[in-house]
Amino acid sequence: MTKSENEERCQRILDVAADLIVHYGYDKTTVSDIAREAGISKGAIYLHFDSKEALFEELIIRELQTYTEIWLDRLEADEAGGTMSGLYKNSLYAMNSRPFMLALFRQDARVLGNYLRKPGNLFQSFRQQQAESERFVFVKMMQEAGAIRQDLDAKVIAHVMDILAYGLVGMGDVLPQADIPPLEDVIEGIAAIMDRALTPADGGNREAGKAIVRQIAEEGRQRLNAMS
Amino acid sequence: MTKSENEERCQRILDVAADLIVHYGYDKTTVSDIAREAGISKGAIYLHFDSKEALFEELIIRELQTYTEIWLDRLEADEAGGTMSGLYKNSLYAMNSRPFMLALFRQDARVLGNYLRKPGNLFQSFRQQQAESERFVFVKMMQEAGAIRQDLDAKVIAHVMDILAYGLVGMGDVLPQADIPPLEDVIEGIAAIMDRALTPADGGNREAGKAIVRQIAEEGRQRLNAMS
DNA sequence: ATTTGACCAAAATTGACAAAATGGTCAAAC
DNA sequence: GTTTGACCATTTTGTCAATTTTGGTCAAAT
Repeated sequence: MTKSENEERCQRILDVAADLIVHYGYDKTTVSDIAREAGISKGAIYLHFDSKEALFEELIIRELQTYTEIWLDRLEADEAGGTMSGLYKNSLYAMNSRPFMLALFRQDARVLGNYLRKPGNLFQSFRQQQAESERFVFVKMMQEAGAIRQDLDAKVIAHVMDILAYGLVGMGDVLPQADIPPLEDVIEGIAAIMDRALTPADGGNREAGKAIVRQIAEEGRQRLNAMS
Repeated sequence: MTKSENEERCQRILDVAADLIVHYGYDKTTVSDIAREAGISKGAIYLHFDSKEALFEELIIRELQTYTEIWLDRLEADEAGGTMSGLYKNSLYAMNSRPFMLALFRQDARVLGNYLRKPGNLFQSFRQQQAESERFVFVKMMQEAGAIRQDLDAKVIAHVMDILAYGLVGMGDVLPQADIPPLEDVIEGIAAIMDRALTPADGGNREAGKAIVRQIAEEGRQRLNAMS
């Protein structure tokens, strides 16, 4: 088997696993299920992954990568991607296009199941290293460059952005679907609101803002490579 | 026993029940627990309430009333209470001052326990009658009066406000407390952001806006009375 | 006229055990 | 060199009776 064939199958296993786990959850998805759905034997799974847990963690890593890729791709394709709300908006779109990513972001106990209880799992690791919020750094930089208003605390702005992302994702559990406007409308609305609230009266330093967005995107790209 | 003594004790039972239920949840809080904590016998509980379930439902009703009262009181005391963000902000403060209200809003399964599974419970009733969102009507009126910008869909604005309230309340489960700015800062930030995003360029029709806020507050007051 | 707490039926919990399912391995087949 | 699927040790799930707890009642005490 060539290297690329091997890689391809590895991806198919992860694809199948993602589908099954999103639907049935980590606990109810057995290795045999994954093998059957991928059209190979159970033993073959263990040629690619050390354990069910390791498979799941690779799936998480890959999902973070895929999410980041989609986000960056959207950012490049979006002519308004150079703004702060463009960056934010496209991250929301990217996240909402991936059901498993949504489950990760929500730390959905139904999907993640027992994995959450395992000591030293990826969520605990993330939580430990990510002491300084991603978004906070970005907001701070934008403020210092004069690209967004400076009369609100950067930590608060960043946290409100987190709240919006979290609420956007979690609201479906509480409200009947019929009462929720189309996803695109809501994301565009959120972006418009944040744009208006944070753009300085004089329009702000747009070029400096774009430079920072580029830098953040570049860091995202590097983090993406570092993960592999 | 005078009528007022009776009423007073009834309130104490509900106070105690709220504390215990917020802490231990509906299932793990027994009627005996409530009686002991309230300093009366178990039988006495049943002189005031038909059943544990009835007690719980009265507690929910009272909590909604108390929340509304706090909200309206804050609104009156707030010199900027006549604005749209003032109305919103004070509802967030009111809600966050009541732990049991937070559990209700989140429909916290750990606190509400088995009650959620009971057919015909209050949540199902609420959901049925509250087809049109409270906030949507308010936003729509404000737009029609020219008190807030009209270039965003009222349903979307209302939903973003819901998202913010939901995210504000639910974020604590996902983020370590240390990474969350003080509640007051966040609420003030949210209010400032919504204010800036929704105030028309010319400042808008402030008087009409205040009239609508008064009307909404008045409706809240009537709903409050209707509940008793 | 109130309030109580012993009391009861119904429901929930526990523990010991059996049965089934699962993650993981490896000799045999390809 | 790959892949498989029967196989095994462990974990999970299911069962069921014994025990405890719980919501609710009511005759007796206050």
